[in-house]
Amino acid sequence: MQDRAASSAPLEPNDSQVVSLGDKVPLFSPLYQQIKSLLLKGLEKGDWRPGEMIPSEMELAQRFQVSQGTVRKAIDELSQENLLVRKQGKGTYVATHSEHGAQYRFLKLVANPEKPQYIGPAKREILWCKLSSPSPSDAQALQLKPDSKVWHIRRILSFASLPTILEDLCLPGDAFVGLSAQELQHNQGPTYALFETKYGVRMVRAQEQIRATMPTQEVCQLLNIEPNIPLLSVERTSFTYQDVPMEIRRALYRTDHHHYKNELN
Amino acid sequence: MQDRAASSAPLEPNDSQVVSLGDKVPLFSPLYQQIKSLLLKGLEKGDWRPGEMIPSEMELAQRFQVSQGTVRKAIDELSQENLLVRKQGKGTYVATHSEHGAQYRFLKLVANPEKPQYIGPAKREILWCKLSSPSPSDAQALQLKPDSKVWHIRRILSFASLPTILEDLCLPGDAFVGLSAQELQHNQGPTYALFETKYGVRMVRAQEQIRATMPTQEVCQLLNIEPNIPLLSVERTSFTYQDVPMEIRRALYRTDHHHYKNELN
DNA sequence: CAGTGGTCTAGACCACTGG
DNA sequence: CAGTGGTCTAGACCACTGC
Repeated sequence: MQDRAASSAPLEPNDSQVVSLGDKVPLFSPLYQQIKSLLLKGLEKGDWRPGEMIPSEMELAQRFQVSQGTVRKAIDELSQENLLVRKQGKGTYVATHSEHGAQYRFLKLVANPEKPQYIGPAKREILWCKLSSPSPSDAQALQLKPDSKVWHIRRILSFASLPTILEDLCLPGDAFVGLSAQELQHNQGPTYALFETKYGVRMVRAQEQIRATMPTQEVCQLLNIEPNIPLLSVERTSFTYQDVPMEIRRALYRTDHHHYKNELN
Repeated sequence: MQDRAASSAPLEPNDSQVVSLGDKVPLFSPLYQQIKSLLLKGLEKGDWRPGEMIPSEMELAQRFQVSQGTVRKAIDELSQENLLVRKQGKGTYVATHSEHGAQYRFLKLVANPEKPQYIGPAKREILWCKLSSPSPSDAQALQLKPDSKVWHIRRILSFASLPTILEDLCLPGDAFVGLSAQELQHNQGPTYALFETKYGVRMVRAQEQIRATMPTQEVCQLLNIEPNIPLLSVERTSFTYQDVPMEIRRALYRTDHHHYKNELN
């Protein structure tokens, strides 16, 4: 909090010897950014768990000795980044993949307009779930230490009984001890919600690389398709707080009855 | 501005008979939203053209008889929607597809990491540019009146001498009178920038539907590819102000040397 | 009703830009 | 230097939620 918290004389005209007394703080960022960092740290530490309410703006303002507006701006940014959710008259809550009305936040595949069928809770079939050594590229992408193990999970998602997505997840073993096919199978709602509640891992943002590919023979069998229909290859890297990568997900999407929908701003 | 502008007694405690005196205004939206609408109207009317500076926050505050903070919040939202761009110490400018450092805002195709080659100013080859009747679906998507004509433009974009994108644009003829292949060919920078400067059409947001497809014979010839490599089909609808659709763009992307990159939040 | 987020103000000062 | 956007405050009131 820099000079602010230190020199508890809030309104003197020239108390701004900002330079000399900052020791460890990033040496000059706006107050609301510092508040934001503090809140972020709290979220990361788990001071408030997903779905819970954080303290009111007023309380935070008092706690940090700043005005409501400053806290507000910090919260504004965090809620814009989908880390917090404001609910007027109620409070500000830690965002979660659970709510969203079973909305799959990172899944951009939707049914074609011709046949409107909502994509809702898909049927999931776990093909395998095993702990083994990562490929070099996965190890690098997940920033793993040497000899770390990862979970390899393969599953098929069906919409309206049509096998539509084949995906391979790769998760750092350290962060998901005790994962199992049963758990994944029986979990209702988004898999990312399970990660939150059971393993305390919150995916905050993700990045996808999309290409068109042809299915291998194996893929044809798994998705029950002809070898001549092209698929969308979607490689996703998901990140937790601090931009730490926590999942690699390589998926193949059928796009004859669905499409990947993207909004550009 | 509702009761505000009307009852020029800003600080009386209970001057809030909001109901009875509003006549045409949306009957109760926050002040900053109203300001935002006014600014939007100005942008739409062309009070300030793309790249130009809009009046300072202070001036707008005076003009609308509100405080700086209120104008600020309106501008905040507009700049977050990429309609305005703030430049500290200079002013607030109308966003444009021209600047962005030749950034192609709506083009998400980037080179694969293996071979880092920036995608910059692509080579463009216009195959045709003709005015004709729209397909029913295009006519509907563009909300055209019956018997309207549209421009059909086909072109190939090459990156590093590799024909990579084949795209068909469909533009309402009324809004682009005098368009020609030469103009498109010779235009440097983003095509959307040309639309702004020459035709006063600002694309504000867009929506894409992505699928995997196989090339037709014709496409193989045009892109100089084998018939067995799958392509990304990207159908884009672009919108101007007021969510009016102004372009349909159906493109096929090669994804063997590039990929579609998407950020999820 | 009390408590929460949401809006708005008036005024101060800071940081950056350019002449 | 003057002018711009950026930060911050203290305090007011509104709108919504739930008891």
